Amino acid sequence: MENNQLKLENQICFKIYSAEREITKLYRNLLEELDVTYPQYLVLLVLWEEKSVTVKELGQKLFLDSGTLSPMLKRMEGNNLIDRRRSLEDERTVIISLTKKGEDLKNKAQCIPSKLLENLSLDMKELKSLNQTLSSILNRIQQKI
Amino acid sequence: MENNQLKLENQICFKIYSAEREITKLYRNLLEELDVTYPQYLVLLVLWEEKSVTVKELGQKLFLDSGTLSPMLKRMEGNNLIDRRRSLEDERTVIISLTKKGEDLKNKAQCIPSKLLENLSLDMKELKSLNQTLSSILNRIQQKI
DNA sequence: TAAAATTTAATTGTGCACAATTTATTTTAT
DNA sequence: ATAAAATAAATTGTGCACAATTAAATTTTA
Repeated sequence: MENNQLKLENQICFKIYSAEREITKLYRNLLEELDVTYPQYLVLLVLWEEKSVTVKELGQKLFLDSGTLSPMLKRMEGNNLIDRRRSLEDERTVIISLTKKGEDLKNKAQCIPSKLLENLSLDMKELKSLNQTLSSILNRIQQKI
Repeated sequence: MENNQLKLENQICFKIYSAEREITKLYRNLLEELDVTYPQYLVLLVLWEEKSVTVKELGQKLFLDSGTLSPMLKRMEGNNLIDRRRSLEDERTVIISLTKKGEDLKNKAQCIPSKLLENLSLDMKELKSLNQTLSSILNRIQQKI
């Protein structure tokens, strides 16, 4: 009896795993000029929208915990991209905000989304269906956890 | 002027990045019983198909380099899942094969693919389109590199 | 055939990612 | 008011992931 279920080529999740890493490599090239990693770029995306957020809020938006965020934010602070300060109302929470340098990086980043989509060269139909499918996967999984 | 391109919610790649990690978490639960990580499970999938492969071949199949594979394979050897030996014909190459324990793990793994798909609860149509889109993304990216 | 180039793994160093624990603070329940 | 519970972030420890370098073996080429 064949064992197709356990064949690598039939693993849909292996494709997601591989695609994620290949796409991150594409980002790496584009982000080199900004001198940030892809996860750091995600933090910047949030801050370009929100001005300031707590570590907890960042974690909720990016699905990352403090074990990942704390050292990463420390590195970003070291690179002068963000400021970190304790909230005055609640000394437990840490508020993250952009420095001038982090703020200014937004201009350089404007071209990144379109350049990346160009590299992927998906047509509109594929893009839409991929978007929908991933969203529904994420919704389903997150409900279970 | 709005800046929709840089909004987090519009980042298709963020969804792939998030989905990859959420799916890996689902695997983590299923793989706990086998006492292997997801990347180690991928190595096992290859070996259950092939009996023995070189580190280079593994890297080509999984899109991983020796910097990732060498220490991981050493851990798997330490857990008695695989054997590593230098090829006699070409002393540069290292041949990876399953131990009895690694071989036997295949039985326990039989249920994993179906359990995982159940967790994702995608319908056939979604699964097919996701599969196609990811394959074409992977093809396109890999041609560029 | 000996030197140069190539190939294969391993190593080194950096940066996530996450489970589990710890520390400090705030909230709640007595 | 205070002890217990809950919350937020940091820390610790393990395991990828990858760029860059190194070391050893093989192949190519002059």
